Amino acid sequence: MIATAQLPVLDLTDLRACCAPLTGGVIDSADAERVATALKALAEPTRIRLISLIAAQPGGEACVCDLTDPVGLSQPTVSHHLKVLADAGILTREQRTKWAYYRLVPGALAAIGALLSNDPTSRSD
Amino acid sequence: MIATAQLPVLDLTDLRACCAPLTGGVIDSADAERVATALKALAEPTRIRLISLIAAQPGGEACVCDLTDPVGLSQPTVSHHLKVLADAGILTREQRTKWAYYRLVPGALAAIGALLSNDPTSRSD
DNA sequence: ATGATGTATCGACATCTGTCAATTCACATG
DNA sequence: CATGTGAATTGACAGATGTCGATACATCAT
Repeated sequence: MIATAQLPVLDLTDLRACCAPLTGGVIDSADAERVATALKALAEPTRIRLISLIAAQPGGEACVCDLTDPVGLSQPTVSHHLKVLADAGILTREQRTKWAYYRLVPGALAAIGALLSNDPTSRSD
Repeated sequence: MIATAQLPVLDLTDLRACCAPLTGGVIDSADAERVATALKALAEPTRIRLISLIAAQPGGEACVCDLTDPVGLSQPTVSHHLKVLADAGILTREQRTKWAYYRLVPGALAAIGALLSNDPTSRSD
């Protein structure tokens, strides 16, 4: 089968190296693109809910079947959002028997958050 | 003239109260929408560059004319992006004589970053 | 094998979004 | 008042995105 552009899963820690904090200097177009790509993965209400639902799950993991009802969307749509988050390096996917279990990548959210924290303009308060 | 939905500028500090960290509990649809709205404003490469350009400016402020050349886009497009960032509560706009000066809202980026930091999964390293 | 169940992919569609040219608005100055 | 300059708005358009139904794939049970 032709490879369907299997994204190699982004390493979000790279973003800290290049761009944290955003206000630390002028960011070139290529880095801005990478930062925006990471943020785009998060900038969707359903995906925000999915992240919080997975984190709240006992064991910190959830299968697709655990998530469709809470978010109130179809199974294909939920699978799509989970794929977006996994491709962005925010979630991992692990197939166990019939179920696909998703969990947060440790430190991934913090790496994105580090771009926005350590903000010089926040030292004034 | 009918009010053109003049957004009252979001207060990003509210997000800390409701949703930081994202992984602290299940987030309801309304809050997820607000979080996503804030992140959407940032999730665009040109806007990332505009933020870093403004922050790098001496005095921490810039007019539209300072920004069009560095980002290489038309004046209307730059104005559009600045409006998106201002409506999201990330930038302020101040008209002085003929020029409109934009600057970062102190702590705004940090407030968004706080949603993603303090992430329990990042304590393991 | 056959069937059942969980998940991913595909195709289609409506909506959203980034961009620009053209225009309008705001302000200052001759 | 007329003119020039900086910025915002409008209208249009191409491309991206969220959603679903239908379908294909994967794994288990019978």
